[in-house]
Amino acid sequence: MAKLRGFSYENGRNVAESTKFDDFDLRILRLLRDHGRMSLQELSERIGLSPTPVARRVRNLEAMGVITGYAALIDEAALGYPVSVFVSVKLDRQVDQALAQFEAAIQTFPEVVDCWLMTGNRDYLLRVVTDGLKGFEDFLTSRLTRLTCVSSIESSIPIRRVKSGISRQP
Amino acid sequence: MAKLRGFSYENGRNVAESTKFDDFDLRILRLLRDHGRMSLQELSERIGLSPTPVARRVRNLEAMGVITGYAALIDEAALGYPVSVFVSVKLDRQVDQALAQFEAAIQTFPEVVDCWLMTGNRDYLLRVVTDGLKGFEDFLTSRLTRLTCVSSIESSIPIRRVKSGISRQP
DNA sequence: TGTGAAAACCATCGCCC
DNA sequence: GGGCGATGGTTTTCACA
Repeated sequence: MAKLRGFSYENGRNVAESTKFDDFDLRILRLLRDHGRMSLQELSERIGLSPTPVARRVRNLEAMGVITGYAALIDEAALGYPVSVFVSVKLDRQVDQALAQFEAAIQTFPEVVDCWLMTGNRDYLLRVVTDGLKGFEDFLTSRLTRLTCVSSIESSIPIRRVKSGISRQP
Repeated sequence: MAKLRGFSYENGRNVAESTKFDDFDLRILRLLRDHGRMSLQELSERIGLSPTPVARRVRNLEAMGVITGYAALIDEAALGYPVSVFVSVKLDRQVDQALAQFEAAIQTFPEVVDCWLMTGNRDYLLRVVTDGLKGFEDFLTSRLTRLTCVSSIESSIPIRRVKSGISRQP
């Protein structure tokens, strides 16, 4: 059984959840995942534990990096950004500096909400959020295509979000 | 200037943010977006307003549906789910019931964290989170391919998440 | 690890500007 | 709309089992 970064693997599966987290932890995570502002007292009532151990467990989960933060969920459409576009970006075949340059630029673009480096040849998948197709066009012309490392761009427009999760349910 | 659902449009842009939300609202949203558990008192200190109007504004933003909820951000890898896969699913050319059936099934699959209906022919984009490639294979064989409405599947494996946003910054 | 109580902190309300 | 103060609920931090 190989050990890696404190997690144990078995049959290619990460079994951290069975060794590291008990039922109370999982129930805390499930509740906080859906109700991030739930008080420790309400948590303790729902899982049948007194507030003190609940507070300890939450602090531990935060310290272990399982809970990385808390966020208010914001309706982008209600805010004035109703259009999401998925953009596939392929970079020029250059040195790895192109990746660093591209990624640094992405971090500064408020329109880019999510970005993944994909397997394949310097392929990125982006979710770009704007106030309309005109705004998206502006993003393409004034932001993305100005990056010299960008070789090709392909856009896919979604109709509707069917399921919107923050993370997999614990 | 056309009116639609309480928002005003100008030059194809939604200008709700300039008419509906002032600077205080935006600063509240920015803070809560990054620190979902921040107390109203701390919010009020940071934006230079007393706690009462801050509480009112937050309640209004919630009632208007701009803030749709709060969530703890959970590190999927630390929890035991280190593998994300993007899956493109094409449905059989059938009646619209196929879409409803597919979407209902998706909601029940814990592995599917995110799902979008794309423009094109019954195309869905999914992000599937599992404990490894074996777990992903299990998801394909025991979940996705068992849905009779699924016509074709294409998987893309990301290497790394470059930017992970919950929503566009207000 | 879990419990209970005390002190510090916070949210909320009525009222006034 | 914003600000002030009082009230009741929440969190934290103890000592202790």
